[in-house]
Amino acid sequence: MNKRQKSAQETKHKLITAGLELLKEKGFDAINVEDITKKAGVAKGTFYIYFKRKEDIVLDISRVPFDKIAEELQKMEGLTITEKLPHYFHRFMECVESCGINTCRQWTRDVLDPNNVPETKDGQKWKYDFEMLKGILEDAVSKGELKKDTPVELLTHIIISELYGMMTCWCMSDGKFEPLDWTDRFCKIQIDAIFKQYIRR
Amino acid sequence: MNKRQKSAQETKHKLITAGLELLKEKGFDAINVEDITKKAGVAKGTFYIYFKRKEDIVLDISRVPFDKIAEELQKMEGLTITEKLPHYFHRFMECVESCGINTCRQWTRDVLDPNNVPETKDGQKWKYDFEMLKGILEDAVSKGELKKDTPVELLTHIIISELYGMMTCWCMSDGKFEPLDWTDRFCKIQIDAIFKQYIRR
DNA sequence: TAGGTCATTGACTTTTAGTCATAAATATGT
DNA sequence: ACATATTTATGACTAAAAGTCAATGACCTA
Repeated sequence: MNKRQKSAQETKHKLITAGLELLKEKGFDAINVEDITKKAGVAKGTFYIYFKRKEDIVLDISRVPFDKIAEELQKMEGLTITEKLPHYFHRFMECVESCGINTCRQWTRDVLDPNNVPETKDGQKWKYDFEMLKGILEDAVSKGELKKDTPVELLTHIIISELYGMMTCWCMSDGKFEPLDWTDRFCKIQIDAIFKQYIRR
Repeated sequence: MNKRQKSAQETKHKLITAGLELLKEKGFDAINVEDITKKAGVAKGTFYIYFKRKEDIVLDISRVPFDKIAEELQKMEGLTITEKLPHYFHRFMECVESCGINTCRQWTRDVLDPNNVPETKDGQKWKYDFEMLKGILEDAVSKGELKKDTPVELLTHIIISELYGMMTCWCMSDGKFEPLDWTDRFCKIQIDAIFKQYIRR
């Protein structure tokens, strides 16, 4: 990597860091592009070199932690599906908590609308999550852990729905309850239920 | 009601109708206040007599159908909690579908942030939904249908989480799947699971 | 070292949310 | 019936912020 590429990478990183801090602090609607660039120590125009629109930075802000846990999930060996998922849910909500409520609000807003997201492969993040989870389920089917007739697509949708439901619910309540305690109790009730009838014993 | 009040009501109604049509068609970010007022046949300033901010109209657009089903739920007599809720979920998703995906997107966005909502009692809509659902559960406990040690608050949060999760998931997928079919299958799996351990047999 | 490339800049344009003085219509009191 | 108060409606205006772009200079390559 030459000096230029390195400097470009640094600039983008400065913008993401500044963006995350401000997002946590004030929420997306309360900050403007100039706030971010000032905090990052660059000019306003620079922002638009790295992000097509103001909203696009949110994706980059949240991508790192969420990608990490997706990777973790895929690497978990020797665990059953009903062991893997509560762990994933827990880690997901850890990310949610560490990104802060305002970041999650904006993230959910972006995720709600596939058209409202840049056309890069990163923009398809939730589809990636979907495919990743679907893969985990298909894997469980092929290992014989789940029955052959398991409706994989449906269950994946349900799991995605549970994840975003938890996050939305936490945001709605303005972060009033402990997300991790709650998630764990939630999982205890839900995960087994989802898979109960499809597990081969 | 005198002539003035009647005309004011009509004007507000015209704005809500125009707003709903445009919201369904294009989505919240793609329309501006002048689009709405033009379609309603009034001046731009008129909008701000009835709504403090652009976002506030979404609440009024969705309030009518959702209030109706909340009322229905409270009136259902002689049904158990595990019969009432699937019906409510189904009706909820019917509303979601009839309001259109773009309206739901914006509605979810508003609901995500309690601070981003007018200070009227209507603004507390989701809290109202929460209290209403909680009441239904408490009722089931007092009738002896659910055990005395049922964690009512937790279950209410889970139900709210399921509702918004379903809606979010549907919006994310850009309305690709049939929300009603899906909801019914979803309910079949989830509702019994949620209550299973708390039901007195 | 020359000529091309690319990251950076910040003044500028454009868009749109939200305001407010003014006017018109309606209600109320005498 | 008239005068005065109140409410609804208007649209030109202001303010704020998103997004653009021609100019600049640092860096790369041959």
